[in-house]
Amino acid sequence: MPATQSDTPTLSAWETSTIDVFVRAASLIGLPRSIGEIYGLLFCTPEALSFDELVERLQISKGSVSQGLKVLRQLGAVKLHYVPGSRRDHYQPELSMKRLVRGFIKDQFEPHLLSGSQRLDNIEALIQEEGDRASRDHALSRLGTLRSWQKRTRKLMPIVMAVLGGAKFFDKEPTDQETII
Amino acid sequence: MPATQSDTPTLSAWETSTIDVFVRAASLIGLPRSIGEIYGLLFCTPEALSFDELVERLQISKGSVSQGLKVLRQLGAVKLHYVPGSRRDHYQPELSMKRLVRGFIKDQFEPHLLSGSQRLDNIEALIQEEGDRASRDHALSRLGTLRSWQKRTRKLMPIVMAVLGGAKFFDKEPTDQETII
DNA sequence: CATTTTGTTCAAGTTTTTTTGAACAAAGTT
DNA sequence: AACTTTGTTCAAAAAAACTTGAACAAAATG
Repeated sequence: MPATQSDTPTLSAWETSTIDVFVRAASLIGLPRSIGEIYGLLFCTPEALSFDELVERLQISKGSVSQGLKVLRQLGAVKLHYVPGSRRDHYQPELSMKRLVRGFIKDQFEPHLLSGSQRLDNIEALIQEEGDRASRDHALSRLGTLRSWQKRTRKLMPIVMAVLGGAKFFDKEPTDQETII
Repeated sequence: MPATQSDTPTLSAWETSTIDVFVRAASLIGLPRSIGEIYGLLFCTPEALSFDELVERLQISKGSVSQGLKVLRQLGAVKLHYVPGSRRDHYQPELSMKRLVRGFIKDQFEPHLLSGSQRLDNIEALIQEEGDRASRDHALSRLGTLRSWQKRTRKLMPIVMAVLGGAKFFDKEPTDQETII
């Protein structure tokens, strides 16, 4: 069989524009263009799409699609959809804003907050090395500011989730020295 | 006068660590390292700092400091502080989390939301070019999803600001109610 | 078990972003 | 007016992030 030479992958006009919206959104939250494209095309398409269909329709490399889907899976932004009679994985977009936001927060935000806590404890120790009293006092005051910001950020998360649909986030007391990772 | 040859700009240990926290935070919200460094040093220092002091203590170029301060001013993250007897501009950090967040949202977030609205209207028009009924219906349904996401995002902003402003929504138990706001 | 299908990995190439520093402008001094 | 101080601009260099594609692995098929 001669391979079909030039199958225009033709995304329709509205699909192109919609994908563009997701490319921008991705960039806004620090994700690469290819991830916006992949999620965008899944978002536009009624049926679940396979790996190959993403490569072909978006005209991007297998490597990009593979890595992009990996991140999207990790974020919970795409779901595997079993298609009978096909060995390929098929993907569908997560359409719940709440779940999308939760995935993003848990994956990209929470880790920074947690590691942040340890860093601040560390800084507190370093401040003790400061020579004079006035310096230490000022430094401790700023550290207090930092801790209050962190606390308020933590407080915000559950409220955000609640507004988006009603879920809880940081139920526990997070400030422990021996907190695991 | 012979110029002092090698004045170690020596940031103290706690300053270095604190600046590191801001460099990470900057990167998290998509701002370059140098901006994190500048804000971080201002945050650490009791007195207002001049342009030159930032260049010298951080050991980064004048260009970076100039551009960094420009962005920070635009975000409302630093304030000019008049120092009598000096021609130089002196800078102090904005320490109110609420104002910092508001500056960021207004400058980096809202514009995208607004241009987003126009884009969605545009997409609606493009959808009319779709050939068959079923395609149009599906596309319109997805457009509806997009609009609902946008609406909820808008709704969220004032709530975030209210929480950061000190308004106490739920002081004790976090988020269990169905009656938010 | 050899082959094909499906998808991942990663080094190298490409693109984008950030930083630098020299030239320039604006305003203050002498 | 000439000179100094202060800070901005922008083209080029450097660094970082992203994408590609070929080699590879894993599993299904014949």
